[in-house]
Amino acid sequence: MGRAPCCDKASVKRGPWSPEEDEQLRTYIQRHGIGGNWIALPQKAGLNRCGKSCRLRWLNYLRPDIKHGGYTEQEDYIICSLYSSIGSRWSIIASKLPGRTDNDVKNYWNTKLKKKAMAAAGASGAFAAHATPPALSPAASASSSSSSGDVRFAVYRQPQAQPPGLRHFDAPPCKPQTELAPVPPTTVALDGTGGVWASAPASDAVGLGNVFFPELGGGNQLFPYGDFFGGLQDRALELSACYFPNMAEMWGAAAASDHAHAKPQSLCNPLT
DNA sequence: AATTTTTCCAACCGCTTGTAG
DNA sequence: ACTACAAGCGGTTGGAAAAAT
Repeated sequence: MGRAPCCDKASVKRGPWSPEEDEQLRTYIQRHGIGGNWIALPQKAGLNRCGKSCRLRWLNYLRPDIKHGGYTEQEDYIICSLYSSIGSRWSIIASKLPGRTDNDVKNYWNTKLKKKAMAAAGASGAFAAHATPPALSPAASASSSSSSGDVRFAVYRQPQAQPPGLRHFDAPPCKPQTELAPVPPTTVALDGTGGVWASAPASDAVGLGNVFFPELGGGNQLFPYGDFFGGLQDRALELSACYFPNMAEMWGAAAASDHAHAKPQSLCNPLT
């Protein structure tokens, strides 16, 4: 027996939302808030929709602070970097990008950014190194195509043994994340050969390091792309453990496991 | 201009996680 | 400790729009 559905699918409306429904939901939430119960909300708001559907519509589309499209190179880089570190944990990645939702980031990655990254890899091999830090994870990739014709594939990273010296990491309280500044006129070095990720003067640029790894340099220091997976790799792992506290334990568990190549639960994106 | 193919993204599905009783 | 329920999350899908033929 499966679990009971959250609502009677036969009696609620499904599919695309009409402008009237959007307005109804927006107005209700602005007046009364969510009220801590999405299941009860549609009835209160006079909507013939599943609560889950209302929640999704609000979170992914109607919220006032949502940004749609127009991804900057800076955001591209953040998505690529985090994807390479933590895989398809879209909610975490989206949480580092103000105004972006997990669904939006996921769609953007699957439809555009992945191709862009792979194209860069084709030209220089850079993304392969980027997506799969060499000393961390030998990579294999697979591809498939959907019924609608999209090429949909995932990179699967096999974890290696936990790096020496990283037995356990008690994460210090994470510092508040720096709000992304307006996009500087930057170019991104995707050649993976030690270039910096932003070419604008340091005084104008917001380095990735400032957003995610302020400990590396602080101030306006630009993020050293090459060093990320080179000399600073161990440090990056520790920092990952700070920003993603379960990571060190997950790697540790994988290393300790009899299944040396087992996928740490909830870490890597699945192939399916 | 008509048809086919590809791209994009909103929405759905179902599993996992958190929590109240 | 256990159960039930709601929310959160990530993978997948359907179909509209755009591009190619």
